[in-house]
Amino acid sequence: MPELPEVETIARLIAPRLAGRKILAAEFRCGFVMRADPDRTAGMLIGRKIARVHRRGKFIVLELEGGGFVSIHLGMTGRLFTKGDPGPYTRAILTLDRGMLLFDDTRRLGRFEVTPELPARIARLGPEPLEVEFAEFAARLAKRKARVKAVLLNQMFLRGIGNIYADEALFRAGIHPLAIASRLRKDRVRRLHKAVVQVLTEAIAKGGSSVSSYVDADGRRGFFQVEHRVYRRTGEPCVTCGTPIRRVLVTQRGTHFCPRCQKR
DNA sequence: ATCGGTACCTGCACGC
DNA sequence: TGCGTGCAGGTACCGA
Repeated sequence: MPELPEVETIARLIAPRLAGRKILAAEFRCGFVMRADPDRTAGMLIGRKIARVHRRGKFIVLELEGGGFVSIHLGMTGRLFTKGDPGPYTRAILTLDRGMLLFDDTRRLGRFEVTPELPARIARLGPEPLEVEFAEFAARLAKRKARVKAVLLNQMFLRGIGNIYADEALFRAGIHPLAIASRLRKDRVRRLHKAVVQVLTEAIAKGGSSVSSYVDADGRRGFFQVEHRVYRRTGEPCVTCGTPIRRVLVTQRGTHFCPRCQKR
């Protein structure tokens, strides 16, 4: 479900509620979401204090005082709550000295991991899209021979962009999703960089999008969906030129674009 | 090293 | 009503 803006929204909301709290109990209900041994994992958590909470790409990372990390990935359908009751899709429950953390995930594509060090696959992610300088953005893009849509989705290129914001950024930049990344001219690369920053910044300001199931830790919904210009608008008129929005597959992901406004 | 296809999951909307 | 199909914001892994 969530991309950078949604994860950021959730992280900002739960961080002050979790920072400084001590973990009293940990319960896990799904071996797929948490692959390690549940008892051993609980043992790594109980009695520990959460030092701080931050987002890294689409991961939410809880740093434990004295070392250790809880890395949470929401997959497509993961949700975090700081209050409420466990339900049929609850996969992890942390009981704190004040409050709780509840992790729900219907499709079980999410992950809840506890490790002594920050996992390599998180440490290895590409730069944050809102922090990367244009020069680095351009240099990284120039090395990629894949389609630009696929590159935007690659977390080793930039961390945090997903299917919605990739489509929306490409539309705003006027770039065809099937264009080869390394062949984009400099002015178009500049437009793409600007569009990525813009679309993510706007979405964060609005509290993340809401396609179907996104609910933040307070159960509120984001409202960015009303602003989607191409995503899931197949057949509807382009907001700029009226041409019907088209849908194609890029690396098996639905990809929406205006065939007139977005050139290769 | 990089790229594209596939696997991993469940639920929902849709047409028949 | 029930069933089959296609779709869904995720990453990991494999062979080319």
